[in-house]
Amino acid sequence: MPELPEVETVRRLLESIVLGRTIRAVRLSGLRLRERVPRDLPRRLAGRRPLGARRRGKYLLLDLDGGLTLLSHLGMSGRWLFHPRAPRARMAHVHARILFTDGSQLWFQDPRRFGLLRLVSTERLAADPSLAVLGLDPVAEPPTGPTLRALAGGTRLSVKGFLLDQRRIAGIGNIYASEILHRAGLDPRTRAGAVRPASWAMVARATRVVLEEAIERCGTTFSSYRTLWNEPGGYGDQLRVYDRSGEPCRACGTAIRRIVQAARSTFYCPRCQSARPRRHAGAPRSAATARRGRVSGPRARARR
DNA sequence: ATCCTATCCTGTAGGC
DNA sequence: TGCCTACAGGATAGGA
Repeated sequence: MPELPEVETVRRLLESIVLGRTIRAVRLSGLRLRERVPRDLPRRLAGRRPLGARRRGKYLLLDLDGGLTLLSHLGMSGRWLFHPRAPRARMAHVHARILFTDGSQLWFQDPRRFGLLRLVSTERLAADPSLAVLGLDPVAEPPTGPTLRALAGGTRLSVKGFLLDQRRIAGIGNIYASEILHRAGLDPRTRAGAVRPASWAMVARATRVVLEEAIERCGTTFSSYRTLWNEPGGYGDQLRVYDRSGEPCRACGTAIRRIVQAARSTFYCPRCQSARPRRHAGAPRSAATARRGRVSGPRARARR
């Protein structure tokens, strides 16, 4: 679930929380995540002080003194949750609890267990197999049209598939891919290798704007994402197409359509994102079309 | 080489 | 109400 803006939000909060604290102990659930959580994690983390938190694509890097980095990925449903004091109530699906010497705790919770916790030598971080394959980070290096065009090369991949390919651009997921393409006025089914330079410039601009605005609003809470403080993100009511199947396009009023690409939902406006984009005045945005601050899952999904 | 499908998991919405 | 099915923000091994 969490894409770059959500992970970046977590990174900032994580860094502000961990600096100045010392790890006293770590407790593990013993359950397997995307891969097995190293059993010696408690022994290797005890006594260490976090030095900072970095992000690479959707991966979080918590640097610790002594040359170790705790690599984590939130998968679809992972969360880092901070508790200033030890909570009394039990919480399901907590796989790791980092206990600090001041009594506060940092929990990794992940119901679907697609997340990842891995301990890596900070020195050899670049060689980590998960990080080594990642492409350009669109926040660290905001892309330009020519950059994207070069990354696409002559691929037959759809432009939606291109945006989702972490080896080319790292951090964009299913929500923001649809949002970016709507902003760029580009049909998600267009072959990336055939996108014109002028359209690449639009995609590059849309990528920068959408990610920047989403980070500003602490990400999108679709169903389960929460910040470190267990608060939902605020970008949900800015979404133009994602999960809005059948609802009017905020720009032209045409019903938003849902299609399936590579077994994943894509949402787009058939008018604003047609092969030959038309100019339109833009329908006024009524209160009825303004998105409610919904935080539940998708409903009324269009079948086939 | 490139691209697509199935798979790992649990929670939940929606149909009946 | 409850049971059942389909789908959910991701990554990736393996097959075509």
